[in-house]
Amino acid sequence: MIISHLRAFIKFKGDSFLLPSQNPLSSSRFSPHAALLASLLHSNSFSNNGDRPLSRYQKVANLDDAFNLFDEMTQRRPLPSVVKFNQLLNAVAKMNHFSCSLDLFKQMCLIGVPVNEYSMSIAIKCCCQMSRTNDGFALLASCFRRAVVPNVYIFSTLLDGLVIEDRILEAENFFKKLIKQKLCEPDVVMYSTMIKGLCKFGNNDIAIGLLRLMDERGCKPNVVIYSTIIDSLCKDKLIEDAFKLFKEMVFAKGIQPDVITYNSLIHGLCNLCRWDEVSKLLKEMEEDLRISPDLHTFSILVDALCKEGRVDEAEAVIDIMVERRVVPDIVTYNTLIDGYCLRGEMTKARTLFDSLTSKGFVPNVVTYSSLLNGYCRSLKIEEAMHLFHEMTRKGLKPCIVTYSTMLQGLFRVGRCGAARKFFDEMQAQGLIPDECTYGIILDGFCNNHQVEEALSLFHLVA
DNA sequence: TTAGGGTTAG
Repeated sequence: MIISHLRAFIKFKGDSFLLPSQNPLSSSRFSPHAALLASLLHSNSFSNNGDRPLSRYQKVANLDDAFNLFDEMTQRRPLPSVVKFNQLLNAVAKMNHFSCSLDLFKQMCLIGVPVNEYSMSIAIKCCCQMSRTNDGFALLASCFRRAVVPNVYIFSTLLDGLVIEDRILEAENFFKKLIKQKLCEPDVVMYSTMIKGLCKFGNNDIAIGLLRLMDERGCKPNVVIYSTIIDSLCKDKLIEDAFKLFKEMVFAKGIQPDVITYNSLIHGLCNLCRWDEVSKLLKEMEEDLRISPDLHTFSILVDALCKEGRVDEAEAVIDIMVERRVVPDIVTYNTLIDGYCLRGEMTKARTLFDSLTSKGFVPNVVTYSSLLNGYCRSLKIEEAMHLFHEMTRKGLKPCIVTYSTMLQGLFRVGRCGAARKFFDEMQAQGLIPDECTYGIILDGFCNNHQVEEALSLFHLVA
């Protein structure tokens, strides 16, 4: 159903000058809902946002270029404006080199560049993205010394840092304090950050309450806010509530959904195996709204089909992706490898794994863990061990899932001693066992008639 | 001229 729908749409795209209702492949006529959706979409989609060409400071391609440019800037007299420094700082942060960006910020301060609220917010974001939100707050304190007045950008970034670190109570208190003490008026981004935090901790109802409140306070919710809550409801399998909110967003509020909104809904339906509705939604987004599925959409479909054991169809989806010039990424391939592994098709999994390099991909910790899991499930523990050592040799750091997978495999073949060693090694690496790890260990010892060992571990935990 | 939020894999 999904495959045939996606195939049909390739042909449909070829005739895209036709209105959906005129297209012979479109099974239903344009519904009033679809017409409204389409009018919403087309009314805003061609606005010019006035993009300027990027400056040389924003265009740096790699770290070396960034450092060279920074050095050159610091030699100039007079010094370039803080704007140029900020652009470079941000470009480095965008490359996910947060620590380097922070170093550049510190150097800016040392050489006397008059840093402003833009520089501060970039530096604070770097701290937060590295889970060093406390350092971000230290920078906030330094704003006062530097005569920089913190604004809603800076506060939102810090709030997001608390959410990233799962410090939800502190996030809530910080948010309330900002409002109560009138330190800033929250805008749509700050509300969305708070709502994301609430959703992350399962407080969907409070998140919806905040959505109502922001509206009452005159801050209009947008597609990001709605999509955040819709996604959370979908993840909690509250799909009817998600669709209710989706309809409210589109029909009552006149906010157009985008591909991210649809991806969340499609994912939610996939998790419930409601395939007919997945097809319907794909059709609606493509034919009525002209929103093309993207890499995420395809990865969600590939993953869902693999989990259902429908690996052949998952392969077909990847073929369709390629035909539509959506380039699969490592996530797509990891999903497929996992699909083969779950079906015990280790030769296929291995062949795909081995072909990744020639496709231009570097296997990551998830790729290795998936393949390891396949070997462990097939009781090919030596192959799993070999792969484990290969990944560490290549400089990949096994994570808690990798270790847990190995532990499960070792217990399956009765190698409790080796499992214990892995468990100790894992802790020596600074990895903290999670509930899943303990479950595997307890099961493993018990199934191998070493209840005492299991109990001793349990007492250790308790 | 420069800064903040939502979707995918083990």
